[in-house]
Amino acid sequence: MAKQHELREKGLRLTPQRELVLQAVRELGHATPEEVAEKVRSTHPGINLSTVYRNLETLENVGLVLHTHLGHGGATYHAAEELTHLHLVCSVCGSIGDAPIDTAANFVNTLADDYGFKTDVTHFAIYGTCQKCSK
Amino acid sequence: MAKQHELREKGLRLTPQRELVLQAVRELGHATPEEVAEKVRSTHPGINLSTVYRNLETLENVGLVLHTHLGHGGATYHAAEELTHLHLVCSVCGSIGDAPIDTAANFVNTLADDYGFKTDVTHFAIYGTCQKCSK
DNA sequence: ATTGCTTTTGCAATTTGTTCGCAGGTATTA
DNA sequence: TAATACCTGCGAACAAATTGCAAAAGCAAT
Repeated sequence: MAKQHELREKGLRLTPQRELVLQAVRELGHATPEEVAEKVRSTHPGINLSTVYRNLETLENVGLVLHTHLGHGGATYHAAEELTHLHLVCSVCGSIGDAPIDTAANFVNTLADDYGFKTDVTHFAIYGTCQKCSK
Repeated sequence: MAKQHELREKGLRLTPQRELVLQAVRELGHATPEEVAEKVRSTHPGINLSTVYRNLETLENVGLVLHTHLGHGGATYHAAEELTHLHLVCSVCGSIGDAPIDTAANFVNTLADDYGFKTDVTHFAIYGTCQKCSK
């Protein structure tokens, strides 16, 4: 059996737009739909914003990308395999820092043990003030 | 010296709309701007949605109310004195549970010690699956 | 009370972010 | 290569939040 493309393995059609959206998400790290569209358009100007939205949704449904809320407004998208860190969003300068997911391990365990709540710790931002801004 | 109204103490003018917005936030616990407007309109139909938005912003600037992000879309507002708990938002049923703020104390300390990041733990929701939905 | 200055409000229009309907185009399977 | 889903582009529709402006109202000093 021939090697399947990752999109086809998930039961999706292999369209240029879809591959470009996935590639853009992977290259950008964190990105809003708007940013993804802009990235894709830098090489393929014709792509429509709705197509980006639809593909992000589709790719999320099959588990290749995920979204996170970093505060106001829109979600930001990540490649699923890269979402291995917390987001430390600074309320002053808006910077987005990273911390290993293990930093929250005890917190997550406590919520599970005490409240039966299974925390998806990557889905929300950690809000606060970064080192630079708290001086 | 006569007792000042709490709004005047903050240097704000005392308008009926402003008092009503603050009162609504206090009575509702968590509320979106839309919900605040609805509450206020139940007794004072004329109030405009922009007025609610502007007053929420003003009241937040002087520290009487705060907002929290519970996921998609809009912020939800709280009276400043009531924001003493974490919000456990269930991704399945949408319910909003509470947990004492101390639950996150170790987590917050770790972020401060290791990253110099001062976490505002009430500003973001804790996303996951509640006990009921994870069965 | 009245005056005058400043803030606040209501309203309508605008901006921004996201979704939808539909007609034409394209990937896939047989 | 023909049939048939599925996908895309496009514009319209939507929703949420913001803004400009003129009228109204709060406040301090007369």
